[in-house]
Amino acid sequence: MPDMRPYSAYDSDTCSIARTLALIGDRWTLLVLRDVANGVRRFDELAGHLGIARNILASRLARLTEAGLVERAAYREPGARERHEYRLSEPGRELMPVLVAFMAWGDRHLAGPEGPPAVVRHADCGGRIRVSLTCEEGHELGERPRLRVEPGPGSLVRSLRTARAWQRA
Amino acid sequence: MPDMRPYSAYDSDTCSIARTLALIGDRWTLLVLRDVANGVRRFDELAGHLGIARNILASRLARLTEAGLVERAAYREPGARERHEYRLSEPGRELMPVLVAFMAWGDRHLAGPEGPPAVVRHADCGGRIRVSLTCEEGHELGERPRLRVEPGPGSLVRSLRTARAWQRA
DNA sequence: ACGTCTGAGTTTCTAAAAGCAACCTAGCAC
DNA sequence: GTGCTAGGTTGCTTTTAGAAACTCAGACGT
Repeated sequence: MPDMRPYSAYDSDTCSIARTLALIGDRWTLLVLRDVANGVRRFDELAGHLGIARNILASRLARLTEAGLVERAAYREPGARERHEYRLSEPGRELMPVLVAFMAWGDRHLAGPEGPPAVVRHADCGGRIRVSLTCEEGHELGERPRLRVEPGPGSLVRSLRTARAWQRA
Repeated sequence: MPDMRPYSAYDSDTCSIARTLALIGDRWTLLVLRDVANGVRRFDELAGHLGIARNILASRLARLTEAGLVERAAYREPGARERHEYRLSEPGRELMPVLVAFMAWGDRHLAGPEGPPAVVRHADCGGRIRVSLTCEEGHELGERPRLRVEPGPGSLVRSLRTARAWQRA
């Protein structure tokens, strides 16, 4: 288990968001993951590209490695000593929808008049990628999804007040 | 424009993630949005439910309101004075895919053996909600999406080195 | 053998945010 | 007026981030 910060919300996590944020919800971690996903794999390259302090980068990479989101792989360029690079592991790659959802929202609401700074395409066909919510009945939910959140099997909801607040959603 | 913190990555934002994170990428904001989305609408209720310090909650709500993610609406209960509550605005509701993607990842990788603490359903049909990446050619991308990120119209990519790193993705 | 270079971090110290608790305030009930 | 309550502020302490200097190990030229 990685070094979780003491989110009080984590203890009574009513959905899995607080515990996910405890792992990747700080100023830099998602940006590090984005860069690693995009092939920026080496320490100095990450530090230079992101403008992150080196100690912070080191600690973020350590946390991500420990949590299994990122793998530290040895490699050796000819005539150089052995070095390490960082790559997304399987759980890390599964964060792609999160990154793409962030990007899509930012493109829509924060991009300047020039348009989005980057576009994501399907590597196989070149088509632009969209994030969508679908329900298991096959309905595609649009921009204004009507959602209902209810306690699941691992629910920690205890107080009536909280439960009522949740139901009022 | 909201009070953006000085992410150096924001200045050279290669996709829209850094600027989105500058707005909602701190310890609490997404949790606040989650609770507001779930019908926890009042200051004290939010403070109690999240365990967030009141000054931090106040500043996060101010930022979200200013950025237009959340609306502050007056209401009055009989025999009480006018009060305010917070609701998601349209841009705020469009963050749902982000929240659901976070949740899905956490359910998969961080939930205990009891299962996920909450499930999201389609309010209309009751079906469980999933986040998926689709490309405009209609391909549904699975768990291991093969993505390519390329500079868009608003790209700020300047240095060859960075551009190369992006292409190597 | 010696000094230097380079990538990948540590260490140390300073600045900025977050956390906590106590305090303030407006409007209503009494 | 006094008290109560939702909704914050203020002031002080602890945590976290940042900048820059330092370390370390192996390659390399001389």
